Amino acid sequence: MRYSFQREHILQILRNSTEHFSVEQVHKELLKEIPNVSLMTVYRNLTLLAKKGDIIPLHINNAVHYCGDINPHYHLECLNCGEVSDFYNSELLTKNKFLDYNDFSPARNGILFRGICSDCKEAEA
Amino acid sequence: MRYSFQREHILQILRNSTEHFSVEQVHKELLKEIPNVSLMTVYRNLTLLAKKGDIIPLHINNAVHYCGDINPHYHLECLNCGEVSDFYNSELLTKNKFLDYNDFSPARNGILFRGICSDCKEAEA
DNA sequence: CTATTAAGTAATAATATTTATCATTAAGGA
DNA sequence: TCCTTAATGATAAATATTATTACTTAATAG
Repeated sequence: MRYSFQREHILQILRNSTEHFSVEQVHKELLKEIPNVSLMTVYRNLTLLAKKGDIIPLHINNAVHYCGDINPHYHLECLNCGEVSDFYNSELLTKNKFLDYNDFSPARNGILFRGICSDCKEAEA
Repeated sequence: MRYSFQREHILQILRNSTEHFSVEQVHKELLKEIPNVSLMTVYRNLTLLAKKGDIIPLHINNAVHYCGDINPHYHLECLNCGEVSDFYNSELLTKNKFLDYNDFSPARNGILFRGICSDCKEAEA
């Protein structure tokens, strides 16, 4: 994999934010730094970075968003509204460390819990 | 939520299979039983069933697929090829039972582990 | 057992998201 | 510096999902 100016900037945009940007949002940010960068380049590099494990892909309302936070954490996804929030839990790492995933190699921050968020629960009640 | 013939059949299609069908695939199966059912109906009901927690939505290569297996299990998703496989592990349930999810209510089968599958690891080597 | 009414459906159209193609550009080693 | 090839940009195309609206049907009450 050859160095690319564009890819480096894309990674930095995600690293410097705690938000979960969509592809469009990353593109919009990137345009501020690289005037005529194409959307295709953003798609290509985000996919590559996710496969490398440098960023975490999240599905929010049928569109991919990316998390660039390198601190050990997980995600909580609401099945009702689609919102994804960060979930910091140091216990979890040690708890699941020695699970047998039968030849599957879990990513460091790759655990996603899905359920109903507090906002949606309140709205129902 | 009112009873619907179409929704009942959609649920049964997923219950009677161990596969993770896409919306198109569910629609195709449903057409065998209900000749001119619309794709929109399939989308609407799958979304509803997923929100109720009766089926599990999975993202496979940028399209939603659904799992109708009611046995307690989780999923392993490959960040490289996108394949999602079932993960049966009774330990896990008890291990994470008392985690504090800060007001988030995890679904029974809602844990997804993301990483690299054995096939993709072999292919690299 | 009808009549009511509100949720659900079918058909179509529109939108959003992602991928493919290909000529051009630019890393990075020889 | 030159050469090879990965990476890009621009455009087009495919795919997936959502919106709209008139019609149908399940639940409810008279």
